[in-house]
Amino acid sequence: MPTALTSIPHPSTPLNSTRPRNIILSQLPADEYAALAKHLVPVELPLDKRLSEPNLPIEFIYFLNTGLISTDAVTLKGEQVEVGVIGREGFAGLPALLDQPQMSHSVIIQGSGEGLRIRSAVVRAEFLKGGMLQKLVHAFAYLQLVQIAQSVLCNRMHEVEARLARWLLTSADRMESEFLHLTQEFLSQMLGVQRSTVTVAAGELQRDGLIGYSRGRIHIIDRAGLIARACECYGIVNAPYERLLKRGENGDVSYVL
Amino acid sequence: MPTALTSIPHPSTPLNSTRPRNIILSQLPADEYAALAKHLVPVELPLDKRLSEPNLPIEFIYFLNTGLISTDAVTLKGEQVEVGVIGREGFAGLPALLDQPQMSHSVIIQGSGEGLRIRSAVVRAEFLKGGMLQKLVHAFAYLQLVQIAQSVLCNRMHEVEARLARWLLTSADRMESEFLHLTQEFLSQMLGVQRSTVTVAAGELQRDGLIGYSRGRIHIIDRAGLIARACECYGIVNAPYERLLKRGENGDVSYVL
DNA sequence: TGCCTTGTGTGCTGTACCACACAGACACCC
DNA sequence: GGGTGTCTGTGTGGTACAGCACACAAGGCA
Repeated sequence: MPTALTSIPHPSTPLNSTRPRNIILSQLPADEYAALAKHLVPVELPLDKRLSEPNLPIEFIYFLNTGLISTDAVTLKGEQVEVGVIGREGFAGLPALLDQPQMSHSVIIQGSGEGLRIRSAVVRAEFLKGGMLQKLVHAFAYLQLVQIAQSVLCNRMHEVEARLARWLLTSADRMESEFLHLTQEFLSQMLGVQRSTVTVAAGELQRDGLIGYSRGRIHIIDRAGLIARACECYGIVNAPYERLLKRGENGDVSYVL
Repeated sequence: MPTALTSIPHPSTPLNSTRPRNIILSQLPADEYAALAKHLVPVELPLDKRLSEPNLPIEFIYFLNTGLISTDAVTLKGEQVEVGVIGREGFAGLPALLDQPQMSHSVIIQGSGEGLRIRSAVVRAEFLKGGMLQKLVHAFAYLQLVQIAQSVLCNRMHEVEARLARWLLTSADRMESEFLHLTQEFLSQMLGVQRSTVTVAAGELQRDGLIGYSRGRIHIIDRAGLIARACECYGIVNAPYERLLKRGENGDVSYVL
């Protein structure tokens, strides 16, 4: 039961060379895309780059072409837990479209890649016109909502090993790659546990041949086995992603609305 | 630091007798309200009434006038944790407006009251027109997002007593009442802990004179003291509520957009 | 009046995880 | 080569809960 997005190598050039790989941007009708295109600025998104800080205004929206974004809830004390991941099916800066300038979130690049930056006001204006962009944003927002809500339960009920397996699978799905760059230190922040606890849990998964890792490079070896070790939250969240994101005959992925 | 919505007794009749107490409905311009009004059906919302079941289509949207809605994430195993509460600032059925028929959530009445039921397709059609309703829904969605995301962190990092205090305060805020009807059994499901763990935590809060309770009737006695015992998640989530929901000169509450 | 359901108090053992400490292993740089 | 920083493995003790059992008390209903 691999996901619709899995194990597909990044094409060196987009199938439609005039459009970004970002699924939302690629799916806009010509007129809507044109309204945004002149404001889109290509940006490199290196590992650990911070796209927005907690409680600061969201000036830009970032559409991902490749890579992975992590959004984390934080407290003043420095406590931090990942609440969701975003790949090329979406963008960073959703609160800005809801006319809310800020959020107590830290948004950070968890998998290096590249994307397109644009002033949030520009996207917001287009979003409010109610065309395809609005539909796509709503679908993406729904996916975020499902993901975050399930994480509430997961963080309460499920143990570290199952949560670790779940996040590895989810990150790989959104990255569309079985190779991730995540140190145990980073994973411990994602999961909200001690680093040494990650060592133990990851060690178990490695010992059983499900993953390989070394100094921050993680490789998913046995996806089916990993799914078996993950909590059911993986399947619950994955189902709407599979339902909404389909790979077409030309091989590219698009939202099914 | 009580909230803007606290300690105001329910008026026996709405200030504007032609409009429901629900904040979204009350704030719509006449034409938008008229489009919905003929489809609104008054409903009693008794304790424990289920408004929607996990993974079933969302047929109706429920606008609250009084009372409290609890949304809970669930798993197939029967694990359950509350992810958010909704009062008269909002409604149950947000995913339906995002064109997504279902969600793995259980939506249940946590404080008895009454409201207005309406076919979700009707609201959706009006929502997509992009008027005031859309603005209000977006603001409400943002509040939900903040609440849920913070709960991800809270469930991971904070201990039971602090979480209990937080939920009691939040529920009271949304209910606009210092009296709640919540058994320890119910609280244990909200918090995702053992019932006996709630007994201990609630006992501490009662012993210190912050709350009183007896057989399901909870009374917040010392709100400031309770805030001090709650984790900072209460303040983090409460801040946007206070920013967005203001009490006007006529005494009623409205969104500030 | 007694029964029965619902709500609450308490004690016990088990364990997943924290907090901290430290040591080994690998990678990059001079 | 040696030095230094980063990443990972492991141990020790402590704690907040889980999980279970049971006793009791308050109110609804016969």
